Amino acid sequence: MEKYNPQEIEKKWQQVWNAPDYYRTTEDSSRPKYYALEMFPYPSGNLHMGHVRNYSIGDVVARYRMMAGYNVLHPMGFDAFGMPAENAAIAHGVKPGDWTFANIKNMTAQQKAMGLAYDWDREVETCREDYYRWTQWLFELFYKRGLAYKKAASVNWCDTCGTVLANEQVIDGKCWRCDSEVHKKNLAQWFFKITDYADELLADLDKLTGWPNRVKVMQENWIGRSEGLEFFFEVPALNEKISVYTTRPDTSFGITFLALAPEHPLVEKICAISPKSAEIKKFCERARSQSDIERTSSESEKEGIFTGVTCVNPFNGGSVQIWVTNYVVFEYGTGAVMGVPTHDERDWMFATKYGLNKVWVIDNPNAPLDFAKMDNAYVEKVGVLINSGKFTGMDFDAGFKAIMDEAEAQGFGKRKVNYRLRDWLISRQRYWGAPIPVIYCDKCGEVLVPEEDLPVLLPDDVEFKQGALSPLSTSKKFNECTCPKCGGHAHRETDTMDTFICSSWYYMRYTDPHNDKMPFARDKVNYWSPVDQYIGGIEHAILHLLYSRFFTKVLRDAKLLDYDEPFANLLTQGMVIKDGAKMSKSLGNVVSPEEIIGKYGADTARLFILFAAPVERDLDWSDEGVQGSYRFLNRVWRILNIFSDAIKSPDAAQALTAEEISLRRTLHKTIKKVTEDVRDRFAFNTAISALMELVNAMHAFQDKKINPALARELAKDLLLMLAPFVPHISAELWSKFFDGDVHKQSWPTFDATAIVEEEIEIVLQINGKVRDHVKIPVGLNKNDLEKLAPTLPRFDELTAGKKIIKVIAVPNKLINIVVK
RNA sequence: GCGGAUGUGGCGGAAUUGGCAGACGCGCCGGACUUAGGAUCCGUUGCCUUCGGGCGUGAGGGUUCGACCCCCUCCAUCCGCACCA
Repeated sequence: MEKYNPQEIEKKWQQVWNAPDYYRTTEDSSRPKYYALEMFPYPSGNLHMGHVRNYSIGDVVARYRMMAGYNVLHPMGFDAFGMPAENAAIAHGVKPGDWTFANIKNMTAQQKAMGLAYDWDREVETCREDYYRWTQWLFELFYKRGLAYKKAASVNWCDTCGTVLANEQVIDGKCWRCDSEVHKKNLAQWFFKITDYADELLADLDKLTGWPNRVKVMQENWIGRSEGLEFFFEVPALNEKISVYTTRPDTSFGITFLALAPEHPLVEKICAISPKSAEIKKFCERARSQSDIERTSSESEKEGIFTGVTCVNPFNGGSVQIWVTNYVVFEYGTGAVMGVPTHDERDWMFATKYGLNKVWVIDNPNAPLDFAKMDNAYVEKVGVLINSGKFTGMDFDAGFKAIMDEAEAQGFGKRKVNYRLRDWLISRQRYWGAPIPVIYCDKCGEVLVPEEDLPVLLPDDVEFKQGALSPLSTSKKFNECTCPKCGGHAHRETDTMDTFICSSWYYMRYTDPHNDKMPFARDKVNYWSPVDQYIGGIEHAILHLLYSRFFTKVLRDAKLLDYDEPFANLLTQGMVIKDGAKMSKSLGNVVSPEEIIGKYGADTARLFILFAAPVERDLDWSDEGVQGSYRFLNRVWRILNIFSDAIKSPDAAQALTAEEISLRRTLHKTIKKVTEDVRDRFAFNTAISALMELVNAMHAFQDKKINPALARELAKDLLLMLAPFVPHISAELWSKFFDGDVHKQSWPTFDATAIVEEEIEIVLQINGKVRDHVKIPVGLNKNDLEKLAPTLPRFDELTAGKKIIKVIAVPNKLINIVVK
């Protein structure tokens, strides 16, 4: 018997699969479609185990669906713009494009060495002209729809990366990529108006029944919708109005101060008339110099300064002090907040620190509050309004509504919905991205580059120095241009787009990757979409997955496609960890996929990674475990070789022995389980364990003669079930015994009659404790079982001297006798 | 603080609808084959035991004939958001 030699057979089959048409997919209305997609990688240079896990999962899904009769789209590509390429240019003087394409070449070779079933003809690389041309085209579409705008704003700036960042890319006040502190800068930047879609992005989360709840909750929190009242206070000294937003209008009679963000425009006006202006300015400067972390952490000290100016509470005419504070966020709501110390935790702390008034306006009738002894705010939305003029006596709900009605009737306020979500800052002061296709004309101002002039190509005469300006601004030939409108002197926008824009529509491009008239044809994107199964890491729960949902809705409104959500089902795989920590170079616990594949083969690597943990959980890397998977493949190889003669010999139409019937039952039970595990649950770990049990059962026949028909059936179905998991060994063994290509066969179906057992072992319990196992005919009903109970061998012994209270029978499971 | 998850042998994990806890794999131990074994095959392996059985799924309570599973109260770990008014 020849040895299992993965290196040899994997190379052989990969060559077969590499044929141009092997995995080519086209639209086909005769079969149901299935779009299986793994998040495309950044071409960092090498695959890591996270990639291997991602693609192994996706490949099982895709290959299973192919065998199950679906027309499967399973593409791969590269998220190829981004900083590392540019950093390589700065550090080593290589061109970002050269660096990127060399990495893509290397990683593609590694992906092919995994034996993945991709239609490589559809490969997408976001840094190629034929792709970013359409990224720019889409930017212009957004612009024309009023969803792209340039605005001066206080934005997040990372010194290390030399660029601005979107809110979603700031994690704990730090850059998502390089972990260095982010600070605020005032810059004119391009934004996408994602807030226009906030309501729909939130509401449609309900449609995403195939998404993990965790991800939906994260997006819900990120969007952060709240309902309340926006109303204004008169500021007599300035003859001005100042608006606040509140979610607790019911507490409006308890307002004792008003807090402004240091950035609020009213602060400057106050300084113009206030004798304390020097002090106020100093305070604002100090607050603004604090980092985002210091300013926005709930543990930070709340500080403020009284401006000396007051305003009027429109509900009761009361005079309210205006303070400037460090804890009010300028970008949210109106940048000004009403202060109700008695019914808000923060306001309580602030008022206590500065000795401000506290007026109780809500009491809890079920457990009346002892106001004199209260040492914190009462924030429950339960109770009755007090000290609230004509609203006194109303309960929370009634008061909440009545006070908003009053504000609207009197014309000083309006019901308002607010979101935590901010517009998406998309410009980057970097080179290796899609240039923003805008021209600034001295006469005409901001002008889009005409569609026929796209793409705006990246120039190569640039200097890769970091600073507040994009490297594009160092290119003469890029910068200077003529206005497409008036032909006069103009210059180009030198910022590029956030790479998350490129990745917000790549899955649409896969459906029509060679289209040179449009980003994609409507009928093609509609045929394949939505993605039936999207697979990737949880780290994109907000960023990529929210942006992509936004893009889909905009393109739907622009009539480019006809569905609401891009990803019907989402699978968030766990991380690959080793020795209790994520694999990382600094910890030295990295296991290289290349090494594992070189040593054991891709099939072993795939098998281990699918077997070692459920897909959603973190996976503990174990070198011994890998050997176990290798051992299993050897066992498969061996047993089929042992069965070889039987498989190849003609059927003798012999009846099966009892043992063979039982083995055949195991086979069909396994088909049932593996099918359900793979199709319904992504429970690859248990599917594989069932296959191991089947192979173990086959090994019991290694020294016996086996019925040829059964041997053939076992070999066939086992290889068919193994094919999605370990494609190479399955193809090799199939070719030894059977005609055709295992990967072009149909998924096996189980024979229901083969599964039926005549006898079944049930449990005899006394008071819920297992006392005996008995074999009985299958299919006895409750009544039969209850009658059977007293006749069981150990019944008398187990119930001796006890009183039988009742007998509980569960067909095919157990009999429980309750005694006293 | 708010929100979401997770907690089962020495380890990774299984138990899909409230019905035999620990499938499968790793490791350990024993046996076979062998000049040899770090190959392979077969077997044992939750803990305690007076061998009848007792205990056991983070802790404590509850519902039930019966709970890893449902309910309540905690604890621990991980993740997300975090002064959003």
